Amino acid sequence: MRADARRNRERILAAAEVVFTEKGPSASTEDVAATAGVAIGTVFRHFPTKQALLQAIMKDLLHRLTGETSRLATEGDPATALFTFISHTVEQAAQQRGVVDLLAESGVDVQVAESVRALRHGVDELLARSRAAGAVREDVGVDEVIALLTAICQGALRAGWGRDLRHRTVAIILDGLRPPAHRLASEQRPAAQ
Amino acid sequence: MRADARRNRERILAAAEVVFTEKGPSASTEDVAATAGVAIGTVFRHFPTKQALLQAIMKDLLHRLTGETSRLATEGDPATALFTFISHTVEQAAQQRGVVDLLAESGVDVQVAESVRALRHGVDELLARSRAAGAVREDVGVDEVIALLTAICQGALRAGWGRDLRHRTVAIILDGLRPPAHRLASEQRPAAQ
Amino acid sequence: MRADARRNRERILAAAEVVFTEKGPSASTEDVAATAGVAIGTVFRHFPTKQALLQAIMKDLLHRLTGETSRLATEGDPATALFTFISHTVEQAAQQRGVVDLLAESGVDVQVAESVRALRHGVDELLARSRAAGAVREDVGVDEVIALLTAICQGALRAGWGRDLRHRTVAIILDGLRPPAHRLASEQRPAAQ
Amino acid sequence: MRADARRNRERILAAAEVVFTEKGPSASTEDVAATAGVAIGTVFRHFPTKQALLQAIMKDLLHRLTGETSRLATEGDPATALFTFISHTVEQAAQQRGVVDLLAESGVDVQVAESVRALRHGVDELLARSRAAGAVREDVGVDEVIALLTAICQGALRAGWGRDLRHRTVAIILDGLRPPAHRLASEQRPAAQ
DNA sequence: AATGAATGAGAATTCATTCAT
DNA sequence: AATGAATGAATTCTCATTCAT
Repeated sequence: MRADARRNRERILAAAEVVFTEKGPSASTEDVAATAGVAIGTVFRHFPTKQALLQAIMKDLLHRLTGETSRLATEGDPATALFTFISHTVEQAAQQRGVVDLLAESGVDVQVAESVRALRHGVDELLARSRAAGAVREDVGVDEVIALLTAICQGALRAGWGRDLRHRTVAIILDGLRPPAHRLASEQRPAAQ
Repeated sequence: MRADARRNRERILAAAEVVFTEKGPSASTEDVAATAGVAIGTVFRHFPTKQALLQAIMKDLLHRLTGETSRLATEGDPATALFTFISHTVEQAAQQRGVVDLLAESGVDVQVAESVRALRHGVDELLARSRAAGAVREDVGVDEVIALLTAICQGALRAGWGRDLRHRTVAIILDGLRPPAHRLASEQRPAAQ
Repeated sequence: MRADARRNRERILAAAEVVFTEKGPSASTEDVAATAGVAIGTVFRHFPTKQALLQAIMKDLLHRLTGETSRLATEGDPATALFTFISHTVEQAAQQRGVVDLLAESGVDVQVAESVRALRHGVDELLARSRAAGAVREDVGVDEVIALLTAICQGALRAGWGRDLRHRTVAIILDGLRPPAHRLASEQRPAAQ
Repeated sequence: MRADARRNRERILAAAEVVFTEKGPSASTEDVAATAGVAIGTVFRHFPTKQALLQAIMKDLLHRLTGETSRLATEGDPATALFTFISHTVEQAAQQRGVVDLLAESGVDVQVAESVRALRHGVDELLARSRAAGAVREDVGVDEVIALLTAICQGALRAGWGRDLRHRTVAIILDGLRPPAHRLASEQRPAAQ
């Protein structure tokens, strides 16, 4: 691929994230093209279908998240790595409405399945370490963690939760994951508004 | 309003719930009309805009939920009423894809604000009672509860969580709401699959 | 169907015949709409697909032709009915470029198959009578007749044969269909230009 | 022109014949390029327009046919040369859908006029010889012959006539060209299926 | 009030053609 | 000369909404 082509591909992906974040997944491809400063044909040359474009964004996102799980797994404190990951992700999501929309919306077909698997694997590792460190209940599985994470990200975005609400909501969930002995006392929780 | 007009209004609302539940919020108004067995013009006579139709469904849903909070507030065990409400709602949501989609999708503008307020009030009451009974932490507010409820409903629908995953996810949240002394031991939680 | 709807349907069909006749089957649906004096949506309401529109025209044409076979079978001279039919059809075709284009072009699928069968039946009847009258060779079948007819119509249209050429070409074919005893002498044939 | 340029020109022409034969004249130029194994720009460097490419193919075809007329004129039996030519051409056409499509489709404008003239000349020669040998009626002209040939080729292709139907159809036409004394008896004609 | 036909502004996608590399 | 990326007009089809019957 030529240099200019790759550059355009990046610009389109970036534009798509912005546009879909602002207007939801039903924003038009035309809009993405305009934002990227390219002609509509260029978008379709790089992503032959709107679906393909959406999936590309998803893959990107999933890849970035998976990257963070690896980083935390090696560098972070095992006891808190999972909690950090969840908190970070929710915060980031707050800036990425459309992307997460897609995560749910569009048929998460074979194309992205692999990326999803990769992320699941990364989260599972964090979970295992936290469990080993006694920071997470024994009876909690990856599926619940990912389910909660997804749900909270969606909620944060769609309903446009503010920072405070986000923090308090996440706090409740993190506490729900902890074994009784590790639960936070009231004064350690984010204060209600 | 004539009797047959009122009857049509009901049929349209019912049809809309079915159609949007099955096909998501981008299902066409024509589809709703066909399901309701009326002509497209009739739908627009009752609901001047697709948005208006969506909002009407939301109001309906919110109204029903608010009704359940009242019922539980008077009849239920104060200690468990809130938890019952959350569990029930999530289960119901699993059968109502489109409706909850809308809850998020369409800007929850002025039109439904009042219904939302009513629900919030109902939930607040349940929360107060649960708190008074010592079943919920002191530092948990209505906003978090509603936020979590919404997020979980969305997640359950969009991602199509199965019954088990739903239960385990809800269990984590409920535990996060409990004061340390009331937390459930592992064996009281739904078992992982 | 309402009166105005039926009127529009007719106008669209008529416009489509004109447009496709002039510009070939790749003329745009938009063009048909403009010629018919309706909005594009109206065309698609009546014919949900471009294919459907093309097929509707074909059916119309086939139906008209079948009608002529019936008329000739009852009213015409058995000895010449088939020849009259062929000559007439070719002449008409000369005014109907696009229509015949379609006859070939677009997948003659199930939709039109029945109409084709009807025409085949009508032609078969004419052929049987001519054969019985000794005006057509015993070894000629319907398939050849229809094949020749189609081919000549196409040729006449596409290549824009003039009247004379059309007549002389048809004359050769008709002679090919005759038993030796009935062949026309030179002076009975259309003169070369 | 460079050697590799000439080689590319040939490859493009060959690819175009294949592609248009398989997918009809509306096949994309990209498709031709891909089949030829060159970039799209190269196609347009050699043929500045899709039309130009189509015309080039036509010229090629016409040239080959003209070649066959010459061969038959010198080598063949004068009495049957024309008939052989017609039969051969129809058979070949059956393998060349797209090409003949084009023959009709694209306005046979000035560009190819010369090639057409050449073919006409060749056919005329065959016709003259057959006439001289008494194998073709005196009142048949080149135009009719070419008209019939074109029509049958088109028909054979578009409608996808099978071998049998092709033969019987051609037989009728050839008989129509013969003077009465030379007509074939039933048993000499291809049998109906 | 109900009907359902008409409208027309998009939306996704294709493709001939141009042009920078 | 070749490459292949970019362009953008055109095309088919959808759907919310209006309006004549």
